[in-house]
Amino acid sequence: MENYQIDNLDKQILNALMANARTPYAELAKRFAVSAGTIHVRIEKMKQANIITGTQVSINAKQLGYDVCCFIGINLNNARDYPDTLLHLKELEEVVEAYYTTGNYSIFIKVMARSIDHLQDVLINKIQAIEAIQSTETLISLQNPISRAVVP
Amino acid sequence: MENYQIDNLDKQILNALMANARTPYAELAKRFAVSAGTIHVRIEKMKQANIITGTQVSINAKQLGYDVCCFIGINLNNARDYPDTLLHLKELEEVVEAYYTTGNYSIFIKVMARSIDHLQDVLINKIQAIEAIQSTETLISLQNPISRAVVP
DNA sequence: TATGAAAGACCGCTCCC
DNA sequence: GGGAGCGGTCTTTCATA
Repeated sequence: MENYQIDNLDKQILNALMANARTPYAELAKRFAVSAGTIHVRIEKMKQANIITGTQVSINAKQLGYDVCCFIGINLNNARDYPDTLLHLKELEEVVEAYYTTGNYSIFIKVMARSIDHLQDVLINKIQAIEAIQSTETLISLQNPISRAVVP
Repeated sequence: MENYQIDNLDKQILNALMANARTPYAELAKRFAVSAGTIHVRIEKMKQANIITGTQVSINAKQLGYDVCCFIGINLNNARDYPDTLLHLKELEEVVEAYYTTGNYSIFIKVMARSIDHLQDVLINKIQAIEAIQSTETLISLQNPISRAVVP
């Protein structure tokens, strides 16, 4: 369940599945010159080892009307307000990622919004409305030129 | 190919597929009280409309030995160095995301590393070695309590 | 035009080698 | 790790409203 040292074949399978989770086993088998049964065993092992945690469709947020992507660094009045602030942030569907960080900010979040107006509304009326938040800094993303997973 | 206004059923399908891209059509059909054919038609349309762009497995970076996640804000000597710097960053497999941003930093990147030592090596010997980079600020993520997609 | 039902092809799972 | 058969799923087609 815990540890499994992956080998080269596993890496190749992972890379293929990260590009397309529905690649047929037979195709993977052909591509890597092994049998489909082997592919199945390897994938099953990686699922057991919690390396593969699931599958998901990639969706294009822009096509759904979410044009604006930004990061917001949050400073709290007190570090102990963290759990409570997190609960508030979780309720905001525009907040898609949150990180508890060392450095300039206490919490660092990624926000997706439909427009600059929408972002402004979220920032002022929802995020900055949270009492524990002392100040915020916004970084608007104009472009996302790199987006990939770790290479095993 | 371009625009397609999604309805409530599409949203439900999307949400289900974001949790599990391999959910059988028959199960979606049962869950949403329509036929499997309808599910198929809707998914096909969303693919055509470029809303669904693909499928991918979710992998657990920690199980692959990548324990450290951090964000690095980069300041450039000159804004015009951006394209060149990006090319350098692309070559570093530890750099998994990059954003061109307005605000405090020119470029904002997400880095995955195997350890603090590894991160230090990447930061000093690879990132700060890029000539166009003037200064960097590192935010180490201790926790990632929210990670989800936009809700359509 | 979109839905619903059925048939065929394909894929993944399991067993045995 | 490789190969074959079974069961299930996806895709396609056609009829219908």
